[in-house]
Amino acid sequence: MPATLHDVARAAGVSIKTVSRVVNGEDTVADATARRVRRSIGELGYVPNAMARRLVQRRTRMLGIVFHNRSWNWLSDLQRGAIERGLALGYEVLLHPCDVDSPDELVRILRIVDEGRLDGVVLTPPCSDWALLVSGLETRGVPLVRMAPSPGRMSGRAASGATAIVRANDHEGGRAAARHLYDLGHRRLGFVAGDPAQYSSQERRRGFLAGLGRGCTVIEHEGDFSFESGLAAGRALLTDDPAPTAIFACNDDMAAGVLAAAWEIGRPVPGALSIVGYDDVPLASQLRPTLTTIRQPTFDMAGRCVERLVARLDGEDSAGDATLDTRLVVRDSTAAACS
Amino acid sequence: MPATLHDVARAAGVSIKTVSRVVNGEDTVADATARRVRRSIGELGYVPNAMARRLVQRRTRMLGIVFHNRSWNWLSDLQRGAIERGLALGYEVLLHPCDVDSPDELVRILRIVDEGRLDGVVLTPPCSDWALLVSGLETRGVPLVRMAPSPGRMSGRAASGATAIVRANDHEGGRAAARHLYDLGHRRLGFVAGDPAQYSSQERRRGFLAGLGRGCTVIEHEGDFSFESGLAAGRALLTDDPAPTAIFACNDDMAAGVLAAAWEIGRPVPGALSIVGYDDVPLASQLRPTLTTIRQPTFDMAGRCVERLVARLDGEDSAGDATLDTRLVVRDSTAAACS
DNA sequence: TGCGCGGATGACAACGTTGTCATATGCTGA
DNA sequence: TCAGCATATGACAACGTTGTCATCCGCGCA
Repeated sequence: MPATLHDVARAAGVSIKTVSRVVNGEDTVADATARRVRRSIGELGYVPNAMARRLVQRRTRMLGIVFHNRSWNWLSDLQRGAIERGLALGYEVLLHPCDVDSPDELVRILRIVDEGRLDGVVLTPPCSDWALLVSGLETRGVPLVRMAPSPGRMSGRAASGATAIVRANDHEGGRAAARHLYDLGHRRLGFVAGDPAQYSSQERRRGFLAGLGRGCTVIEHEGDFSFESGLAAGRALLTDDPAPTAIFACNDDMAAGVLAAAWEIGRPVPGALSIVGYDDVPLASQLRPTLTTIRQPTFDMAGRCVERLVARLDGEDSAGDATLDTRLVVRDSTAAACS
Repeated sequence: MPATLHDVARAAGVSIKTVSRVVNGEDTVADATARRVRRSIGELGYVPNAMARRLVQRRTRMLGIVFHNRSWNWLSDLQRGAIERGLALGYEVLLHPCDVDSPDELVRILRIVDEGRLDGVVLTPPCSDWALLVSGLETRGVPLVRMAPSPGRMSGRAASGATAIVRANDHEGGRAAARHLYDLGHRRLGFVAGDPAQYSSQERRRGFLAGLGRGCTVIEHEGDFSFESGLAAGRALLTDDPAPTAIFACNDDMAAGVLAAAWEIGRPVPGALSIVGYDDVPLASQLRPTLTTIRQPTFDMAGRCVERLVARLDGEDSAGDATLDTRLVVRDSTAAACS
């Protein structure tokens, strides 16, 4: 059996409270006593029991991060960012996959919270827009950070201080993609949409359309952020006649799908087709040609979510929006249009 | 404040113990009483406090999974498998990234265990071969499952029942890759090794070499499972003269690197170069040409690890090895050698 | 009538911490 | 010499469960 405060106290000839003080670095303990206690701690190999601490402190030092996504590449960046930042701040990050379509899922997540297993929750898109979940959590007063949610009635509550929001500048990202392609001389453009349930998709689209200059034709195609949807969209767009000379896909996975579609019909990229993706996941620089894309600081965003959650837990107020910048990264999949 | 057993007990006019019994489904409670208690539970919205339970039961219902990997694609399958299986079995799975090179890391992980935060641990390669970590955990008596570790002196301890092992048949996988290429007529072959610290790498290599028939030349190149190392290996192998007509890389990330290298010098795949990868991560079917690869049931293996860990926690004995099968998946990156 | 027995229930102590308050000790200054 | 105060320490009750044991009740049976 592991040693407890009592064991150390007995060995050092003091009360458990004094040991507790030493362990927690309180400075009201006499030097000589503290030394004695520390020696006993060392000899017994005492380590405080986390569960007992959590029970009495009502803090679990655990954060939940809820996700549901078809782009595993993006998710992997996201997870790393959250886990590493959490670790650095002394928190454990619990990944909770969440099937938005399952009716039990809501109950399951809320139960975890009700059982007091989590100090706070990060909601990633599309879960950040799941009204029932958001309101359920807000009702319970759980500290919450939502990643890239829709604006609208829910942000009203956010203003009440219950929820913080972290997002990237999707509009600007879409715009940058459009500018880049327009500047290269492309006028007939394909657009592959992301999951329509996610606000980011809409913003990227709006930004893209707004960023184009005069004289452009845009052929839009649906998508859901998965590689497969990108592949399907690519196949459809490229058999159009005349086909677009450039395609912007709302994430890199779908851009990879478009690239695959181009490969299948032997259309050279970027010779006859330029492709722009979004996110700059590792995949983007591993494909050939390497993918021009809009870099979204996914890793940092996830870290920021965790950071803000922890700040709130520590009592520092940090409500409101934080918006991170996106950046165009030009690689080999885009070139001047040869008309 | 959330309701506690006391609140429910008061409302139902019984003792807390009786409520506890109802909550835990013990059958020694009279029907009428149980009904009354359940009604109160419903009215008060009582949910048992997880931390209090964990403290008294000395079970946290949390599992740790320790990883350190350069192949994020593979890791993503692994994580999903572990998390989903854990969830299904009523356990939370905590992902713990682990920098094998950092001296503090050992202390950090052992401390988490010493604090009683985890019921058991899954070690994935290369951490499953980290002797200090393994022995540290075994000393503490933590239920342990190691994924694809080296055999050797440590498996002696495993036989003692402290550790279970889950692996895939890497030798057979390497052999299958070799057979496939040999049967297609390839005689000059490139081999890109995985992280030399991982036993799987060695087994795949041995299997590969063993699977080749007579008259083959093999040019070996180092690698570490990362895309970048595969790219470097591909560039090196393809500038050899004469260059190999086929290359087997020890995972899909590196195979993607080789594919990229071939693309860079305009060597058609599979026309002038066949490529075989390993793992069958999603990426393999997203590249163009799609990647012939050895399918390793990563998702299932992770699930199996969690399953065995839980079995042990539940008192069912489940020591010893479990080996899952691999399978050749033929796609578009391999073709007959044209000599 | 009284005894034993099984089913239903409750009192109380654990689990290993931290928070609150009381107390002992020693020192300062009138 | 002693009040007054700061410093160091400890006793004890929380936190919200579960485990152990005792108790109570009604019933069948001698």
